[in-house]
Amino acid sequence: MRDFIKVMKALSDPNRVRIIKLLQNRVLCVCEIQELLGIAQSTVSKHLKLLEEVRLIDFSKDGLWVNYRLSDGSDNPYAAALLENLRGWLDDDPELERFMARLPQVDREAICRR
Amino acid sequence: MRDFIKVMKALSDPNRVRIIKLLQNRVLCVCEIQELLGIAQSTVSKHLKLLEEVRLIDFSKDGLWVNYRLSDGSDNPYAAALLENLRGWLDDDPELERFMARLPQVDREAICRR
DNA sequence: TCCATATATTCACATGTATAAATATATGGA
DNA sequence: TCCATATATTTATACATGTGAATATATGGA
Repeated sequence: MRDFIKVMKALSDPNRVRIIKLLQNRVLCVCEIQELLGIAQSTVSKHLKLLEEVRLIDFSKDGLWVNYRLSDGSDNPYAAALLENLRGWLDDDPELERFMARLPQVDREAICRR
Repeated sequence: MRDFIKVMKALSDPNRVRIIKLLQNRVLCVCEIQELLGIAQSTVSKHLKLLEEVRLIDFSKDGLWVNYRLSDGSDNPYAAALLENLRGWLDDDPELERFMARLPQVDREAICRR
C-alpha cells in the first residue's frame, strides 16, 4: 500500500506531472526544467528527488550536469503503469503544449551558463 | 491537468484506496465502511464525497441508507483507467486482506442499528 | 407531528506539503 | 590550490489535508 500511495502522491502535483511529460520528449537537466517551469532551482531539485525515489525517473551525472530521464519502470510496477498511462494523457493540455513548444529552444549551454 | 490531479489526489490516501478495494467486492453503505475501516463516520462521509466528485464511485439512496458502488468510469477516463489498474493491484496487501476477510460478516442491519 | 437513525456538514486542530531564499556540496578548470 | 558553477540540502513559511467531535439534514415510522 505504501509504495502505491507514494507513487500516487508523486503524481498529485502539477509541476511533477509537467516534469514527467517534458521528459517524455528528451533528457533534461535541472536548470532546463527550472527555466521551462519558471520555478526555483531548489524546488525543481526537490521534485526530481521525489520522482526518483518512487522510480518514475532516473538520472546520470555528466560533470556538473545531472541528466534526468524517465525510468524504464522495471523497479516499480505502479510507476511503470502510470508512466504508460501518462504517455497518452494530457497531450491536449494548453499549458503543457506551451512548454512543449519552447522545449526545442531550451538548451542548457545557452540557458544555464550566465 | 486539474481533473487528472484531482483523481491522483483522491487515490493518494490509504483509507480512500481501501474504500475502492472494498467496493470491488460489493456495494457498501457508510456505516459498513466505518465499521470496516474503524474511522469516524464524518471522515468516511468526507472520503466518499471526494471519491464521488472525481467519479471514482457512484451512490444511490435507499431510505436512510446510501449505497456506494464503483463508478462505471464513463465520466472520467482517468478514473476509469485507475479503477481498472486497481482491479489487479494491492490484492496481496495484508491489511486489505484482513478487511476482505471481515467483509462477509459486516451487515448493515447487524452493525449499524444499535 | 414527533421521534429515531443514517448520513452530511461544520468546526477545530495537528500534520503534511509546495515553495523560495540561503547555504552547502560537488565537479571541473585555471 | 583556488575559483566558478550546477545541483542538493536546509530553513522558514504559507497553504492543503486527514481526522473526529459536534451539529445539521433527511428519511421513515409511530
